[in-house]
Amino acid sequence: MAEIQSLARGLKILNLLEHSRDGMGTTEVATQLEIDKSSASRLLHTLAKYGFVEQDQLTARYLLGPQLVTLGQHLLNRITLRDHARPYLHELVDKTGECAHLAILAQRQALYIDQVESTAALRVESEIGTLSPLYCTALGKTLLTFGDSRIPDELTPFTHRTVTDRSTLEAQLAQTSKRGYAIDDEEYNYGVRCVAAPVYDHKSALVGAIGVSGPAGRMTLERIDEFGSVVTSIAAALSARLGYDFNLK
Amino acid sequence: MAEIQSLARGLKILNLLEHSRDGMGTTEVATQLEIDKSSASRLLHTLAKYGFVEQDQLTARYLLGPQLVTLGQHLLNRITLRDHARPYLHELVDKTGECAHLAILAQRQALYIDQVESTAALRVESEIGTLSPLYCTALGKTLLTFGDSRIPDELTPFTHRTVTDRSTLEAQLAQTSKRGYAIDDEEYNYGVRCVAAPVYDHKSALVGAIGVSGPAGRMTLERIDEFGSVVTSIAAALSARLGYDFNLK
DNA sequence: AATATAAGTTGCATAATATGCAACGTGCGT
DNA sequence: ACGCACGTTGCATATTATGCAACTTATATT
Repeated sequence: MAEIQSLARGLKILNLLEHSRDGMGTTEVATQLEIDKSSASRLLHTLAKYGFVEQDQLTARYLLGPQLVTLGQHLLNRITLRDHARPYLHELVDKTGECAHLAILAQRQALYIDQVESTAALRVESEIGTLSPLYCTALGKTLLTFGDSRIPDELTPFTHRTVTDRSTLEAQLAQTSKRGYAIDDEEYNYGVRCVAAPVYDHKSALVGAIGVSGPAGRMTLERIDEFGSVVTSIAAALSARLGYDFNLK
Repeated sequence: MAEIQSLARGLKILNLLEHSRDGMGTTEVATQLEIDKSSASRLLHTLAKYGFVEQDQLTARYLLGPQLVTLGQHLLNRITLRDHARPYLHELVDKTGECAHLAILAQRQALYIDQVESTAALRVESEIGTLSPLYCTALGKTLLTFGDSRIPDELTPFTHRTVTDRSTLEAQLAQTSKRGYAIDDEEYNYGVRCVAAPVYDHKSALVGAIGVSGPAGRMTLERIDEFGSVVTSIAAALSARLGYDFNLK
């Protein structure tokens, strides 16, 4: 179906603003989207009118607006999986000493919806709200193996360890399926290894994945396997905890 | 400036979906916005294409999408005030035993950007991301008195205690200004009283407000005044803490 | 201070685009 | 099996968004 141009342009502006450090001006937006200044101006005004974009009082540059916080938070509150998973994430941190994450499938990507940080000095920064690829992260591979199962067409490399060969990846997923947990061996970020396992509801339908990640220095290959069983058992416990009236949405 | 219709319609759909419990169908959206089914269908498809809306696999109804979490969270992370304020919110909870909140001005409303819950049994639920009116909440009155200062045209009552008379409100704000903290005496929610005080940056410009709220049963009028000085002093401590290179955005 | 330069907004004619209508397809409930 | 409601698609129309150009405002340069 053909997309509605002006709406699409408005949404593209929001995505643009996400990646700008201190907001953008009308002309800048117009250049990036390859549209006229006047169009950009009018789109921005409409976005501002509804609170999706806000103009900095001083610089007059446009920033993301409060309405996005409102809607985003609202959506997060709906996802009750988060509440259920919280104590299990803490348990993961306690047992491994590394950061624990919770992700769900969204847009054929892994959406990080919660995180519990380790107290260790070296740790990953806040990832909540981030979308990550399915084929090169532990949480993603978990969702791919036990959920979506459709391998993306493009396997873009992020590090030299990223698996870009389809059959190699398929073999990895088969192994993941057999073993019950997925591994990311510096395939997405240099120096970061991750382990993740699937979370199911009462109907054995996949609802998400939990896992831990940490610096390769601490996450040695022996410890990874050890962590694998920890993550798997905690994921199983969480799955069991998810009552029969649990609903993801 | 005239708003761009199709973009505005798309944004209105997002706002609609926020208030629906289990998503909405194409026809329902069309009815609410008083547009044709076909238009609604096409708008929804465009929103879905960019991840702002998601279709439930089972019911085929549209829900808010992950992109909103991404953008909303991204924006929250930018607001460094939150990080600075956290410990002070905890201190507030410790000293009062009630829930503590942090809000900033956005769209001429109070945007709740953080919260620390009390351990008491009775407590308000998560408000983060919520927009509240300025004229009938303690945080709002604080922002109104020390920040925006423009009283809204419409003073809609929420309870029988809501101040709907302009001059009465002006008198309250004058009192707030003199005393240094604002009070909400069941003016927004029945049975809930709040106290709040302003937070400034190094240039003495208002950046936000912090406060506590609790059930009227515990928040007696004597305690309110006692809490007033607690909140004011903690707000002052936070203001002092905000380094000179602090920036809200 | 005066001018030059860039950014942003508005008017307007054009054409592209979104719109509503109607018809079609699909799934659900009776 | 039938009817009904919901969702999607084709199409003609005209509304709506668009780009251009002119104008205004703010900023930097000499």
